[in-house]
Amino acid sequence: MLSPTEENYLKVIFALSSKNEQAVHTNAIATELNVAAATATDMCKKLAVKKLVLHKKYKGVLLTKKGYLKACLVIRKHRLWETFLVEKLQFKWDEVHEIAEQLEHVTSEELINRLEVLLGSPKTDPHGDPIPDKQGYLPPSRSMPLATVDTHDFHVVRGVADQSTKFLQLLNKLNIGIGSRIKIIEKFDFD
Amino acid sequence: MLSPTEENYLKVIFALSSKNEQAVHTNAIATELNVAAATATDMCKKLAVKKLVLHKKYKGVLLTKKGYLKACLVIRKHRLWETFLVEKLQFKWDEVHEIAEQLEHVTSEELINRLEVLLGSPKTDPHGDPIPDKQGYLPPSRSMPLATVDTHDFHVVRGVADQSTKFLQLLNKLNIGIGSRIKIIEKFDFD
DNA sequence: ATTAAAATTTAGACCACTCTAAAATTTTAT
DNA sequence: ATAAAATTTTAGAGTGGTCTAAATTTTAAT
Repeated sequence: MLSPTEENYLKVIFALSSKNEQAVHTNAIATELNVAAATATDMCKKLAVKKLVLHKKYKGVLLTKKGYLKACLVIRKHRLWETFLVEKLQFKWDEVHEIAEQLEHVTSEELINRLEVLLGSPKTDPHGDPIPDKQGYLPPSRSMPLATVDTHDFHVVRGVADQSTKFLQLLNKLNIGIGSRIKIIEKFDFD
Repeated sequence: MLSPTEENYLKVIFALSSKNEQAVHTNAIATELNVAAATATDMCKKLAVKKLVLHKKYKGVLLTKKGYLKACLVIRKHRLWETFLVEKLQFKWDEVHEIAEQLEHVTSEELINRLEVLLGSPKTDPHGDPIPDKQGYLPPSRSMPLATVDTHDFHVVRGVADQSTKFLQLLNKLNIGIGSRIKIIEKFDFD
């Protein structure tokens, strides 16, 4: 059984490695989790003992198959709870992350499977991210980052990479949501 | 803010003191939580520092007003989640306790208040126990223990004191649920 | 290629929660 | 009323997760 802390590390390692395809540096993990670098190193060593990650000294960590599966199952729980909060409790998409961070650590497979049924087995969460199935299989998303897209083209918003509360609130104000059709008018360097 | 552990102690102290009206012995707490006696003593001292209980050495603890309120709010969360599990996810009443034990420690007032609305502001949980309101007010239950009741009389089952999974499953087999009308045929000493 | 800067790990410590064993206090029995 | 038994608390220690400071290794700059 994994502790909430261990689950959080796996989740962060998963997120960081899907961006880079490379080994994840312990420092990046530490930054993401707001802990000291030494803390992340310690935890990575522990995860390595449990065969959840491979840890090359000074080089970072990589999820094993086992670690990848565990991470996917946590993400499954997170995204189903987020969907519940928005669909059933009328939360806004920028309000659900923190609450789902807690709910995702409740350990009952039966609970999460029944929740999935209650929600009608949704394929994506409120931010457009795909929801892994019972087996932990995470379908690849068929979308491209906005920055790689041509100016003046039309596109459909499939998901939001930056899920900080502030950014989501900005999109709200601009009336941009999942499924919105948008046209790229001009590209700016950032923000 | 209270840790899950602290919340569990308050809940147990609440339950034990509502049975006895007396100070709760640290040993009783330890037994209930399956920890060593010394552990319970330690924790009671900590709760006393936080003004959640009064601790008289060798005599036990008593909830303060603050501690009582906190306990009620945890119980509110527990009972609303149990109701959710039964009403929305079709769990049986003997399957929900352990899961609710985890869900009750999720800290979001907004979440629990919206959950209450989703459930239609129920007055009691699936075991017939009253659900405290937002302010922590717990309505007194208007029922009497079965053991004090006369043989041959008719009564309505309002709640179940022994909520061990095994006992609830027995009641299921006998087709006894909340609201059932039962007639006392004969009283046995126990079990 | 050597050295300075940056990143990572080790070492030692702390807090919350837990334990066992020993000491203190209260209760019970005679 | 006093000794024996039971309960409770104190003392000392362990674990998980965290920290800071020092040591090590890698990367970048000249």
